Amino acid sequence: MKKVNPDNSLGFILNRTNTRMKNALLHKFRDYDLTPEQWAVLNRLWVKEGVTPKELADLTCKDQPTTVRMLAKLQNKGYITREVNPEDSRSFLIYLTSKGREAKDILFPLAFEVLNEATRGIEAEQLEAAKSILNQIYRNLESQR
Amino acid sequence: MKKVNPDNSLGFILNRTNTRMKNALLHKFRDYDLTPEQWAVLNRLWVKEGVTPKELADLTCKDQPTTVRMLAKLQNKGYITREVNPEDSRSFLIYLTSKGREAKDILFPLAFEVLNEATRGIEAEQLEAAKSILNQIYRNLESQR
DNA sequence: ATCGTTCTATTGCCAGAACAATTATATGAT
DNA sequence: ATCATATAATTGTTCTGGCAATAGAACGAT
Repeated sequence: MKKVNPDNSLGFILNRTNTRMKNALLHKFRDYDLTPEQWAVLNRLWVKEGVTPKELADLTCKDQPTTVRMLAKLQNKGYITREVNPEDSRSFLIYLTSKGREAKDILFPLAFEVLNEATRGIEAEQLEAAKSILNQIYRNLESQR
Repeated sequence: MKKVNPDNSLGFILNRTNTRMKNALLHKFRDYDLTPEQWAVLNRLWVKEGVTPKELADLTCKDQPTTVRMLAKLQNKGYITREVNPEDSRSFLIYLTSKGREAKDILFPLAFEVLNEATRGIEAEQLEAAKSILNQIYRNLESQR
């Protein structure tokens, strides 16, 4: 029988590191009542506004229901608004409020702190290599969805 | 203003790869009504039985409430049983049922298939290096909990 | 123009996960 | 032995996230 150590399995390592990263961000953002996932949506809007929920779902790699519910929360908190989509009345376009735009200047440095802490003592090259491997794994599992 | 691309951020890459890996496992296990997280608990029990919920929580890096609820589900499905803990009547000891033990022979190959698919075309050395980086990140964030 | 298909947003349901709080037991100091 | 403290299991609440299903709008073929 092959000897197996769960502590060294890819899935376990991946999941526990991801969880800790999310929690670190969660705590950093606690004062602003934002979760890492909500922040991820804002991240996309800081790059480009006026996108549909569907596009945001694709950008953030979540399904539509999850995205829709997160948008509702962000709207309740006053970070975003929705406008009619002149090209398709099934959907609408998401825009940042002034609060949503201003949040960038606060949240960016906080996220940066977490990133710095997370990657302390890791060479930039090694980090990029690791990210590349993760992306390869992501693409490899494309067909398994 | 610094140019930022969310697609290249560590958190995003980590999260989306982890999600896809979990989903791949979820689909592989679908016929057996087991989630990747429940499988992770069984993984620990296949190495060592007779552990407390608290110990299992530590081993799987989940908090106690999450672990307790997962154990309830595994027990309902007939994979595990609980015995009194002679050393501490606050807790109890978790054991596998025969169904739980037999599941190993079915689930292991399935998980192995996913792992193979996930790491296709990736050198063993590179994979180990990436895991090492992930573990470093995990340790770096120890203090942020 | 109409009908069937496709697509978008949405709701319902369930599992995982974090945190807070509660209960019961164990432990340590006195 | 007693009392305060610590620990284990548990419950409640909230958010994320997957899948299924639905309503409504768009679109394509005829």
